Amino acid sequence: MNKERDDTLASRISRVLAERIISGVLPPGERLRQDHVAEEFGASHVPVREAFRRLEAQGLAVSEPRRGVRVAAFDLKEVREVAEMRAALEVLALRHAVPHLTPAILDRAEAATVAADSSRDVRSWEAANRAFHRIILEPCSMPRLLAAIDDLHAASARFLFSAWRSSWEARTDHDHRAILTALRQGKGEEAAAILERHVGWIGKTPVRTAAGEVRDAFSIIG
Amino acid sequence: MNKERDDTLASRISRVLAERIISGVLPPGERLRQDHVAEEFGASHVPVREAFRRLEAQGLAVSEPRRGVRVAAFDLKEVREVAEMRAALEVLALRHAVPHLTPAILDRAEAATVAADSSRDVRSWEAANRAFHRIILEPCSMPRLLAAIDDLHAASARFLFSAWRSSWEARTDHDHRAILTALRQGKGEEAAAILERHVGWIGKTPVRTAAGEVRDAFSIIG
DNA sequence: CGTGCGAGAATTATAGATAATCTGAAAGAC
DNA sequence: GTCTTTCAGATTATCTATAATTCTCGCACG
Repeated sequence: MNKERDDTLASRISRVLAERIISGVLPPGERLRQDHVAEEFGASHVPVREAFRRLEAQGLAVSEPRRGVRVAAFDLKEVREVAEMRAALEVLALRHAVPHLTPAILDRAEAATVAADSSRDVRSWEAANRAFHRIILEPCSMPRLLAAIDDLHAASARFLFSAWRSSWEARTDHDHRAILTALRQGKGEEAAAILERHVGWIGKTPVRTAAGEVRDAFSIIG
Repeated sequence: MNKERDDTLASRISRVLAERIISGVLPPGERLRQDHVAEEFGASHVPVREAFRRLEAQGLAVSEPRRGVRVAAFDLKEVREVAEMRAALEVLALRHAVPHLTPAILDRAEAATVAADSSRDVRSWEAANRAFHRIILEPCSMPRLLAAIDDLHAASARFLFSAWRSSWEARTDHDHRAILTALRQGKGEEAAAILERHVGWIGKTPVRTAAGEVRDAFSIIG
């Protein structure tokens, strides 16, 4: 009855709030009042405060001493920052993961890509996209690095959801497929290069590509 | 009278504990009992718990639900992980900082290097070394990135202090000087390359260099 | 020698007290 | 008349005190 016995009330609250912040239910700048949150969860304010601390560490909330906690704001500049951090860290993770990648793992990654391409809404696309990245990076076995990447993915998703208010249309992620192809051929460095460009694109302002075509809006996927 | 009006008891406790963990006063695996800590600071356990959450987010402590929190253990594998993350992120930060570097900033960085070279003990060497990195990276103006790097520096310092129990001897940091020289000549990419190698060395096991000499112990500086 | 019970200790949570901040209106200065 | 300052009331964050689960560990018992 008691949910998972193996996690604390504070961590459950922080997960729910994180989910709301990322999905945009709680907009940037919104105040998080501990008593209200506590009441909603039928808890007291102590675990709520602990949840706030975790959100703060994840960069999802900002706290001014004695003035309360607010949902963190973000601008294009921070989106770029997160994108470049992701690019740098995911490349690092992939390089370490490559020696441990098996055909079975790559098959799972391909399944995630297929799921992403056939998604009917942003939420499921984001989940599948995140799964793809997780699957190919996890074998690096670097917990601290993976945790950092997870937090960055949360920030990315937040931006994605905020920008993509309209309907979602299915699309094929050529980058993901190119990464998988390179990995299957043992071309680790080539895969890393594609990944770096793929992730680094997020938030880029309109730019003329080598082929001469112009991207009409900044990219919000990766 | 009330110290800084602009910080909370919890954050003060977390700073003190972080300092103790990094310096090794609190050894890896040591239990952190909230009641004891609370008593020491003349506080109750609530701010202590919040401090624990922050330490957890910084990777300095690990918490098992309902079983308490311990000072995080670390092995050579994690040292390498931190070193590579630092290398990746510091290179990124430096690339963005380069356009904003001024002669005045480089002079301050050089002063930090001089201070490091003339340090009589590990503590002051570490502080000066950290200052050097901070000074040349700060102009990137990427707060999230800089915060991440700070946490990684804390982890690095922890390893340094744990490995270097013996006396400290002054040494000249040629890498730092080479980085400064490159930056003064406007060779940003060269500086980045040196920085990457410099930081990435930390925790490397004995290896034969191109010149044929053998490093007798893994490197613990950077 | 392994298993289960029970006392003690520690973590987690609640409720209440304290102190700081914000709001808004009234009093005073220019 | 407008702007600034000041002060009460209400709201909220922060911390203390206390209660209730949960875990640990020693020791008896099968």
